[in-house]
Amino acid sequence: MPVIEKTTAKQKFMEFLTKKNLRVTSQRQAIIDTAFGTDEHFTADQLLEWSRDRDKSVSRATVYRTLPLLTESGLVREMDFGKNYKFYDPNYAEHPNHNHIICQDCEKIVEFESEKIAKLEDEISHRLGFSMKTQRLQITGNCEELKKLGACKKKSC
Amino acid sequence: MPVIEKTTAKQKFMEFLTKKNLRVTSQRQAIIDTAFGTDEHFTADQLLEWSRDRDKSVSRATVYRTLPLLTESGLVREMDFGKNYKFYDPNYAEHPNHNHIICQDCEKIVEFESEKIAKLEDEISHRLGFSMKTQRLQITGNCEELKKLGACKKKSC
DNA sequence: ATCAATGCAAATAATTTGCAAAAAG
DNA sequence: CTTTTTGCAAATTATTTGCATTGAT
Repeated sequence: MPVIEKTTAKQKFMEFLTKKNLRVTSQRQAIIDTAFGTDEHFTADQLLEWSRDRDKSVSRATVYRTLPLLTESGLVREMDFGKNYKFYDPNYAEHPNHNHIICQDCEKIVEFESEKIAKLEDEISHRLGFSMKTQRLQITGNCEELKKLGACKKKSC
Repeated sequence: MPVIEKTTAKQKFMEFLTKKNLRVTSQRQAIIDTAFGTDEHFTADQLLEWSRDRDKSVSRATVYRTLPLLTESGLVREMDFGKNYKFYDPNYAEHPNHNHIICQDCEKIVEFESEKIAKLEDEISHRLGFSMKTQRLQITGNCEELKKLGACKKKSC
């Protein structure tokens, strides 16, 4: 994905901080650079580790205190894939209606968008008396390699 | 919903236990009766409390050891609504493709099914190289009462 | 009898928080 | 300077687990 978009997400978050009279500390800088410097979903623990590569002084507490700000800004989305820890998705601002399909075995995650599904969701919500705000759709399945071989090699299918 | 279906779900689980050479203890009985005696989603904590109304000897450990059996049997589904604890849905066997819409404010949950969405999910999965196994779709929104009044009364909208 | 299942209490593990010191504005 | 933010370590909370005992088959 083009770097320009990521720069924008970072800038948007800076504006979000300023608007809320929150300070741009070096630790927050490192965390923001990390979060918006990847396309991947990450965990709090990974965000800490990678942020520390940029700034040794980043602590676990600060990561956990920054994550709610990231999600509150709407630029990062908290995801639950049934683990006992959460994942965070930094591609949310650009693709607010994207969905996930996860291989049951190798845990490969693919993102996709569907206009048709989004439209149906909106219709159904109205019919049930709700106005839709957000949606999350997760499909689990087996990827092709798994189907052919009976089991897929972790990290490779 | 008709009582007959619930009896069936309970019986299916008993068969599941027997097939796996697992024993039908009085504690498991109480937990099973509770789980399949409600239409509501419940938490581990609620399952413990309600099961204890039937059998004082049910312990928290046994509830936590029984829940994986319930989900493994396919009769109960683990749900994540973004809280730090999980919900369990006992209506899964009868409606394996049902979805949830949750009011952001009062946390009212409505279930629904959609053939069209299910079909689209299956198509997209194939196109992406997966064979679909399960899906979960959660929509969050505001319910009518909220829209009209600006805020909905908890438990009542 | 045998071996799975239980309750209890201690252990985990992710996340949260109180507080005194450090740093942004 | 003032107020926010930080790191640290202790606290919290849902869930898991070791172990001696109980109970289903």
